Amino acid sequence: MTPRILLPEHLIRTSLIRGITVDTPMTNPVSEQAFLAQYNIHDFDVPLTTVDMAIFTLREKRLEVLLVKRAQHPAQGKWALPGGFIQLGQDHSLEDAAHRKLLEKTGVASPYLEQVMTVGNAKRDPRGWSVTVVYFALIASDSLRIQPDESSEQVAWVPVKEALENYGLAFDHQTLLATCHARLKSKVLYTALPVHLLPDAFTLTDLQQVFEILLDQPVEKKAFRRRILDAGILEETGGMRTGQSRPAKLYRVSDKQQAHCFPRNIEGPR
Amino acid sequence: MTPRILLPEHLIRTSLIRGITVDTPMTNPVSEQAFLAQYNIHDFDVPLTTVDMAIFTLREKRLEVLLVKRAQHPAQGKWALPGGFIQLGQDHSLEDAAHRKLLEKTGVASPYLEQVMTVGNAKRDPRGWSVTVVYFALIASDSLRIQPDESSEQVAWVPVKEALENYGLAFDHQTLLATCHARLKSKVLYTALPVHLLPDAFTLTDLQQVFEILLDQPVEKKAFRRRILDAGILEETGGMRTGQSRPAKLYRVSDKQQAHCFPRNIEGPR
DNA sequence: TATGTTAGTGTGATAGTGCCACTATATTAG
DNA sequence: CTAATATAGTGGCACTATCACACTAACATA
Repeated sequence: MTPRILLPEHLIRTSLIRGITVDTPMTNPVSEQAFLAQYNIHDFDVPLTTVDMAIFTLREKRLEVLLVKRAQHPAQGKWALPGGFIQLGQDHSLEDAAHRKLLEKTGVASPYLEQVMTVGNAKRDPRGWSVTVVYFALIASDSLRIQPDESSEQVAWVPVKEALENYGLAFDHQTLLATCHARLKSKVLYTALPVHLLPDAFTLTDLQQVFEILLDQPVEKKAFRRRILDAGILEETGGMRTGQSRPAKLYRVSDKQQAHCFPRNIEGPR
Repeated sequence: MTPRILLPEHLIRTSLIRGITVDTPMTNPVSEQAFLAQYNIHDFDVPLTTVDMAIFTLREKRLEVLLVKRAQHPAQGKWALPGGFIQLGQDHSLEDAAHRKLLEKTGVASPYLEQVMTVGNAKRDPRGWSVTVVYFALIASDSLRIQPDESSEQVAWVPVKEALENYGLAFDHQTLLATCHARLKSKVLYTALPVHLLPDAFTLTDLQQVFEILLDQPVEKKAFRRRILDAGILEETGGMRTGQSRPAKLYRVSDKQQAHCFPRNIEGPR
């Protein structure tokens, strides 16, 4: 039952601070400056820390997620959520790291981005104790341009159902993806999150269809329109979309930062 | 504008894997075993990783949070949320680490524990790039026994309002606490979370009072009772609480793991 | 037995939703 | 030009969980 090579015992160092004696805590005579000068993070055992993302988009009336085929060990050749280490010199924050990953993979600069959870334990990565901070992003498929990564990894949009069922994702990424998907679906019940899967201008029918795809069940037209319009989160662009029939008003999100929460869940058919 | 001593430039190492050449990704000839044998986490720059907790309880009809006076640098002498490094050899997972912290500080073994968020950036800790995974816990005040920590830190229960306003918490802990508090308050609108702040057996009036404290506004009795009872998350213990007046039925939570979500928010007075 | 106090209920109003038939306005076929 | 088709958008009632508040119930104590 020790399937993986972990860090050898002798590499597990203590977490006590080397060279500093703490006699009576509150009268520690060492100044903070002196303390920090002596402090070296490499004296400690720290977990691996990564950022992973579930990047969702809508293509051909299906919810799809971006997967990456791992070019390197571990889990070489397996599909995985895009992600990787934080670049301490470059990323100012976790969100920075997530934005960077997203830009690298999709060319999208300002998506909807939400932190979902952080998973950390000794077993999830064969390299040792590892922590991953997981985000999900929503982007409009019209805004993305897949570009062959400089690391020339294989990248693909995969329907979420398939990714969960048939892709044998690396590490615990199936669980991570399932959690992201569950979070997305649950938020559809009481927010207007799906607007972020649409282009800047869209019709109410477009939006309703997105809800129906995400909820995987029909949504009643009138109730839906009332709910969305009364919330005051959209504004008319002034334009109309013409087609084979009566033209439809185009809307845009009035404040992309604002995340409206409805006081009730969508109930669905009774 | 460089107020703190950070890691000297020469300590910032590259994130490339030493001694392994990746020529064509998918035909990497090194086996996973060989890869892992060569892998040493100390070759990389990794952030500091900690777990911090907002441990809430109810004392004298106020919501209070556990604070710890820091015995060591950095931020020595300041009040902070309890937390600390993950013990890689001991904690199997982040939740383990959180449970350990909680047990150390309060003696409570099985509280309600929820991950709130993870904050990571280069500035929040003077020791360098750091990540903290933040949890909140709810415990019943009757179940806790504060024990002087072995590190003999000063520990105190502080009303949340005071902690946020007058305590000048260490690092970014004021923000962390504020976010935990906001999360708790928002979940009170659509869950029965406050049951975890009560002892095993309680009356509906007890529970209503907790809601009123957390929401900071009155709650209508009949509507509240129907809401809670119809949800089917409580069961009668069979016992009654007697007092100066009509005895009240005692209830317990029927399934502590189950987190019921109501289809509507508590609306409060109109 | 009366009174105070808290537990618990009966019942109508309110508001956001579901439901469904209806009208409105465009394109396209004849 | 007219009718058919198709989708956009509305009117209006039903439903349900809530709010509101007055009421009854049960116990302790004087």
